[in-house]
Amino acid sequence: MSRATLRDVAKLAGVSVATASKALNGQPQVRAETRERVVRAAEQLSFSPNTLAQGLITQRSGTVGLLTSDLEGRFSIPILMGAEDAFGSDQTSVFLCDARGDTIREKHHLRALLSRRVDGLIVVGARPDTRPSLGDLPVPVVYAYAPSDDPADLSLITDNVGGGRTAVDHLIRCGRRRIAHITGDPGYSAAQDRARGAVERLTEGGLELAGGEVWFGMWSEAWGRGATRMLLDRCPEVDAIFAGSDEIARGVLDVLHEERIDVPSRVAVIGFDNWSVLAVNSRPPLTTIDLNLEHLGRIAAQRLSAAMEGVTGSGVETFPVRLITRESTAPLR
Amino acid sequence: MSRATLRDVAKLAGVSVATASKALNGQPQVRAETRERVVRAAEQLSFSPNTLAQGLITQRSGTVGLLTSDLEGRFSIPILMGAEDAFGSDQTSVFLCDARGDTIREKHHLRALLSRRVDGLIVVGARPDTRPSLGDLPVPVVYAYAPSDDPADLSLITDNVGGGRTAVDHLIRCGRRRIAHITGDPGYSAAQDRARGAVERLTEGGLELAGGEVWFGMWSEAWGRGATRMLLDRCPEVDAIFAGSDEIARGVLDVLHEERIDVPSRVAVIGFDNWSVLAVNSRPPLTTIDLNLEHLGRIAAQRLSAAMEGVTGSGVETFPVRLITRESTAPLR
DNA sequence: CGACGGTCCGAAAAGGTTTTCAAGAAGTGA
DNA sequence: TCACTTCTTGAAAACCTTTTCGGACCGTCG
Repeated sequence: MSRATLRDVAKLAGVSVATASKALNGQPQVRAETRERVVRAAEQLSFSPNTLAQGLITQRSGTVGLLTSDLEGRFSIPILMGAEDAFGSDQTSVFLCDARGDTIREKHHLRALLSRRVDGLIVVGARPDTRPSLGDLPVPVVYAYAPSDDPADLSLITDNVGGGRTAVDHLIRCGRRRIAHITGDPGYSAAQDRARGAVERLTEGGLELAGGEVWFGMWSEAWGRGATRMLLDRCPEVDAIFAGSDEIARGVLDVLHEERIDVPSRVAVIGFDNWSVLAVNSRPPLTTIDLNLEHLGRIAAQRLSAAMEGVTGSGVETFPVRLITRESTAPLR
Repeated sequence: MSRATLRDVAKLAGVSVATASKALNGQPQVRAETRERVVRAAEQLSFSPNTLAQGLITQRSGTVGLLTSDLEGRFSIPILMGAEDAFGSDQTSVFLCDARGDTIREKHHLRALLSRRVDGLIVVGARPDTRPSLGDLPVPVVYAYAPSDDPADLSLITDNVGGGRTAVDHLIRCGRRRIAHITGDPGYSAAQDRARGAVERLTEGGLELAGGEVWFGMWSEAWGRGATRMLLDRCPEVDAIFAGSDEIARGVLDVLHEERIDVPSRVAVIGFDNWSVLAVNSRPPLTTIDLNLEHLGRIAAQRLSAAMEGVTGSGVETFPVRLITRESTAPLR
């Protein structure tokens, strides 16, 4: 199967390339009968227009780049899917490039993307901390998940403070009063922000953290287990644990189970991330906070489209997270 | 920041576009001094060649498509990374398109890819079962992970039979003799193949399956737990369990732990997939089988490059998996 | 019957690059 | 001095499509 060009189509239909082009693109100045003939010729040759040539002339490649540093693709993939959805079938495709946290690889990919004349760029960080701006580029850029350090750029991020707040709010509504928070690496703004939101909501409810402080540590099940043991030691009357990630939550559940402490009747547990392989399969299934990354991806695509039309934005926009209720939390009887 | 064309560079360097092109592309027929001048001009204008125009003329877009149906990206991502590695910086980028298991979306993406004039296509299935061929396309295609049903296509798959064999071999070398196999949905060839490999190796060692049969079920932790309970009931003297996936293995470990059966001293457990969030964080860390998907991606890229040069292959090639030893298996004292 | 307006079509330019080929300059040997 | 290479360079064609603009044709009106 080889490739037919517009010229071949035109010849077969007995018209000029110009008319063929107009016929295929729905331009009005072509007789219905002629158009019909061209369309049939195109089908017969299974003609598919050369996007490169189109791009050359329209100065639009119909392509955007998605530059990520998140190797496992845990955050990038939902964002990618959201973006693809938003661009829809309206002839823009997404180039995914993974820099794997390597600055020089990022530069390399950036050059490749630019020389492919992408119409825009979505930059996704590996963690929600501020990242260096790419600077002044010939195409619009939107930063997603991790904000740019340049306020002139447009950044779209998830609301981690709100997430912490939502988690604790849910626990309070379940009637819990002695709520602890075990979370990951304090060097992550995600950890700090979630903790801050949690404490804010507790304070509003006139409550204090069970255990007296936030238990920072690592983003791992092992830390979840260790911290839970220490917590139970120091504060055995705890009735809810807010874990900073689903991984940590798994560790928490594990120790609770081991200690024959029932979840959720005695202690409620809530996670963060809605990483389904962890959250759905746990015992019991984990109530958690979903970052709504697909939505973030859709918005990023929309903002990018807008910027491509000339209406550019800047600053940091924050998007709400979503509570996913499963069985690891329930009202206290 | 706008875009300089080769014309601008040529003008600034005081040469024709033809010479500028040759200078930048390392063609020999240009004086060193002239080349130097052109290169400096290009740098000064931060010129980056328009790949679309290049592709138009060379009939090479420097682009390959990676068409996947694996939404979570669990298999696609390592394959993508391997492919990117293999193509290296030699100016080919990878377009990732996720059809999400939807045939019409697949068709759509295929058309988009083709009209973007990709030089080749890697098709990644969501599961290792045979999938329908894309048929005769104007570019070379290699199927990875899931083989095409057309033997004229080239398919690259992982060796699930060998994987089952390797897992059981390892357990036997650890001195285990009463080995059970709990695995997922029997409708998956992956489940069948791994089981077959396991049984083959057992037979060679003069052994039979503990529990009398393969425990087929689902690819979930819950099934891992349920099956383990039944297994312990029916065959309490079991000394090793080969789980068909890391998820199932997690369920197995969970019940073993609950029953105070020590791993690995009394029962050894081996998983499958090396899905690190599950395997590394488990208690104890899980010995498992790695599918070597990055390698598969690299090979796919190489085969595709070869096919683009005209040396095309066909048939199904099988690639070996790799044993990852962690702490859930150990020699019997 | 001539002018005019509308409809449909095609020639040609444009977009940015690579490549071929010819031409000019400079050097070599006779 | 002439014929002939060898080095450099540039003009132009090519890749495929879109778009502009002018031309051909037909019917209508005065």
